[in-house]
Amino acid sequence: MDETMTVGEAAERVGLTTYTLRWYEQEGLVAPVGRDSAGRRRYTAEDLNWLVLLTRLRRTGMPVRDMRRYAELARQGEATRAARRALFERHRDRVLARMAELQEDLTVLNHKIEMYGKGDR
Amino acid sequence: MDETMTVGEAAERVGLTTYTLRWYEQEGLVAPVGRDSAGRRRYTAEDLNWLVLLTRLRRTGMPVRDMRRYAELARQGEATRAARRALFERHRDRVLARMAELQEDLTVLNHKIEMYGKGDR
DNA sequence: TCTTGACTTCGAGTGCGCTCCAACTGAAAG
DNA sequence: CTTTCAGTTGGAGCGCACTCGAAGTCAAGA
Repeated sequence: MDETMTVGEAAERVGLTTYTLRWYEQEGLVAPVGRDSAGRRRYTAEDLNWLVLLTRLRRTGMPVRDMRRYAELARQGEATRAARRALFERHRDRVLARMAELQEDLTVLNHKIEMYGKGDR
Repeated sequence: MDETMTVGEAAERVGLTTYTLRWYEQEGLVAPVGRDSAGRRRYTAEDLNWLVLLTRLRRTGMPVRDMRRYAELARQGEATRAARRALFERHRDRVLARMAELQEDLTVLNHKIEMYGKGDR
């Protein structure tokens, strides 16, 4: 029962492609992943958790540039705790702003649909 | 009191650049805009309204491809009313799904921030 | 042993949505 | 009349986030 997995398994579990996983590593979004004797990546559960977090940051619109910055901070350990917290807070505020905007646009969309409704149903 | 405006004014009012406005026209997202005697675009209030709607569709993540499709339908008049309504409804559903996802990711983000909170404030 | 298939690296290519440049034109202010 | 300035066109270029191709390696199953 080896707890690590290949890039293929990892990709499937986090919903990214193997291409993207390797690219994330290359871009420094993920710390260098451990290798087996043949030089193949072995992802640990921790690696997986990190990737899942990354996918959430991506989905909420964080640019890769900022994710890299966050990864760098994380690799520097405890000293950057406050900075990482601040980064998350700024991001959360952007997400909240985005949701508010979305909410408003949605309202307009709904009005538009209502208007179409008059006269065809 | 001419009710029309130049590309520059229009751009400023809708929050897009003149480049983008011309590109939208070229891409068929906007019907050919009227010209003055010197061949310069003159945007009417209706043109403006259309552009505002487009910016909302864009902001809510509608691909340019779909906006073009919508513009084509709109230009074909009443016959496409139902199709346009359907297009809006599909889009609204996608926006709703997106907001739900965002909501969930936001929750995780907040948990993360709380964790950072422990031990540094 | 042979084949299959998932992995490796490196670099090139793709799709999207703009964004800008070059060369030019015309109207209006000084 | 000259300068300035906003506009015109066509086409090239850009930033982002992947995505893929080529050529090769390695381990495991038939």
